[in-house]
Amino acid sequence: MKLDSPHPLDLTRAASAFAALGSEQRLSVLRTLVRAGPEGLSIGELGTRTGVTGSTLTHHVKILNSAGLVTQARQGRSIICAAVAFDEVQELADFLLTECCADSNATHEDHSHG
Amino acid sequence: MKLDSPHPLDLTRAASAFAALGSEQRLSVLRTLVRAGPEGLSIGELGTRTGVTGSTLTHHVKILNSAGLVTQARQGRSIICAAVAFDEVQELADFLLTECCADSNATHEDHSHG
DNA sequence: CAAATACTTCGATGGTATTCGAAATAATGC
DNA sequence: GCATTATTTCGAATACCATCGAAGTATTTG
Repeated sequence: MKLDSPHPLDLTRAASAFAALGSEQRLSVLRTLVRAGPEGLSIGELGTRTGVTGSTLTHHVKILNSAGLVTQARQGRSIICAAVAFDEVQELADFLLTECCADSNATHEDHSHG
Repeated sequence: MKLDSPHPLDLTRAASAFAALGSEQRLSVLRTLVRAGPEGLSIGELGTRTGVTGSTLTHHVKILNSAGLVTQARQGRSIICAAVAFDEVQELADFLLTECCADSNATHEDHSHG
């Protein structure tokens, strides 16, 4: 079933989420986190797996976090990162398919007729 | 079930497509084109509708074109732009849902693919 | 060819992103 | 408190992106 989101993506939010995904390194980080599952990974381990380390990784993770795609939580000396609940990503996919493919299979004759 | 795409998105292509979407103006341009349907719009008309004109619009359309999201074709004195066949966008959405939500859970049951 | 229209290229300018390394903060153990 | 480990902040260098306007190219018309 299709719920109406309480906060549908507007252009601004969508653009900023897409921008967060628009970096090969960040996409790689996100994918690594998703594959790591809900347990997440420490920044250090994430760096080891993606080849991005130190302040650069901090920077990218912060961007993914701001975009609502990744969470961070301290655990001991480490910061554990995890991909967010997937609603956010689902929403992005929906944005692509509805906003940008609105009439791919449903003919909506939108004549500005007035 | 899941079809194998003949040319699956790799990280590089996906990141560059997302980067193309990661601009409010470009997202707006793309949406305007999608809503205009397969007939497309001239650059001039596109400018009128989106508020982006001249060399700036040329620039953005070129980026969308490079990302494989928009086509351009000369028709008389005008250049007609149109959103691409939606496979490309569908693929992007799939990328989000499979690469980035591979093992999320059951929250997204089959959503699609006609 | 000249003029008009539609768009693009070029060059400059200002802004934002990426990356790095050194120093700073946070947590743990002695 | 001091050392160790883990991550972040800061500052600076560099690269990339967005925007503008003027000049250039392509197309149609006379």
